[in-house]
Amino acid sequence: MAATSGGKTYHHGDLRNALIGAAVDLATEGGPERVVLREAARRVGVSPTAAYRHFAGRGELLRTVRGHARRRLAAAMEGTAAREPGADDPALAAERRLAALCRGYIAFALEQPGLYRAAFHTVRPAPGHGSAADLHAEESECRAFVLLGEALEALGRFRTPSGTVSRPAACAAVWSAVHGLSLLLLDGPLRRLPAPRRDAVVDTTLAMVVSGTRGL
Amino acid sequence: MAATSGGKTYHHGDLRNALIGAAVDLATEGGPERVVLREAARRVGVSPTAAYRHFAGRGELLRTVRGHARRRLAAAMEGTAAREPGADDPALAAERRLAALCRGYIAFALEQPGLYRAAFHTVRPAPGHGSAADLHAEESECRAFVLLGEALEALGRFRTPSGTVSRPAACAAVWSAVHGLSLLLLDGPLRRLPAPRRDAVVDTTLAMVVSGTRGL
DNA sequence: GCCCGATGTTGACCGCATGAACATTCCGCG
DNA sequence: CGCGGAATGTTCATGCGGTCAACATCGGGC
Repeated sequence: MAATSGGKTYHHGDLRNALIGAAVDLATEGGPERVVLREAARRVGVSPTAAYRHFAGRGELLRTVRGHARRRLAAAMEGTAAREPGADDPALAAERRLAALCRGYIAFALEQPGLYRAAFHTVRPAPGHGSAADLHAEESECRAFVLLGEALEALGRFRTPSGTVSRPAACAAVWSAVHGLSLLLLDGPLRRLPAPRRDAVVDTTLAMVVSGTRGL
Repeated sequence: MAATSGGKTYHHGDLRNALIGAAVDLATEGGPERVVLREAARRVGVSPTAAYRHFAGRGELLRTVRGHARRRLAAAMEGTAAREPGADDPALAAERRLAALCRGYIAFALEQPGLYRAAFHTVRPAPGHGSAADLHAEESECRAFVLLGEALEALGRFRTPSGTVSRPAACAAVWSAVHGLSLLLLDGPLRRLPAPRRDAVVDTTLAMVVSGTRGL
């Protein structure tokens, strides 16, 4: 029986994906805290514990949603960067691309606050569970980071009075700025900032990043 | 009866503060999610619902803890800045103070992850409750922000190719960087970074901030 | 000295995560 | 084709947490 057919069947046929979809919706609506097994099951029309046939528990569902959210974020960044006009000077083009990626990042956070929060929500396993290595591998999957890294690479200039700055470190610095800004605007004390001021803050932060990156 | 006397009495005498203390401990141990009314009551040796005589609910307790955490954060920043040697050049001194405040900020986040997370945890009221104005007033109380602002003021230079950058916006930019970095290192994908690399990332970010601020 | 209000306590209800035991269905093997 | 085990759902039960209402106790002002 196909999930697409209307008839109710004992076996859903695509429960896993249906649950993921519902969970993503929940995250979109209210962030990771709102991702609740029972509610997802309810929306899919299945009993509360059915999810355990497909996920180890709420944590795993949440991690799946997180992966989804991270992919959406990266896609948003690339979309914004793709719409950015190029430049003759390759250095200028690289700088523009970096700024565009950052703008895309922040725009995604502001437009999809729930998903954005889910993208970086840390799922704490009950103490004593889960192999650190497994988690680590999965953790690293964050294309947003890679995109920023590539843009910085293209920029290719990392000097400092005291020696050389590694590109990953520079990448982390840039990421820190956009991530922090996003959270402050979303959840933090800069929430409720009227839109024009908010844009000014974004512009200033981006200016700091670009200028600061120039100086590294 | 004093809270200090050993005898058990029906009335605690200082329940509110005792609960706050327990809640702060909980936040210190496991962040805002771990701040649980029942557990706080348990630790204080009181029935689960006693807290409702002093707090509207978990949300209010959490907000109280948040205020406490924010104060601790600001104190840590000031402490670090106070230990920073001055400089003859006032501009240099100002720059150093700014960097020191940022370092203090990040150090606090790394040393007190639970409290730090609690300091910026957003308590979502059930939809339809709470006057926005009240919350707003309380929201703004974040001395960390003020400290950064003052340091920037002392720096006193905000120019950009396209005009003038407001000091609050610059402040937000700096804050974004340190806040984002703290979260990435604490909870985010940069968790588990070995200490030396972590320090490198912190240094790089601070360099970006200082250099970037210079360029504003 | 008594009474009211502040402060705690009990008991109850609801939602959630999760595990165990049971039911239904699907599918490959004979 | 038919059957039996593996998948996949369901029901039942436990435990935790937030919160409300009704009841108990204490403390201080009259």
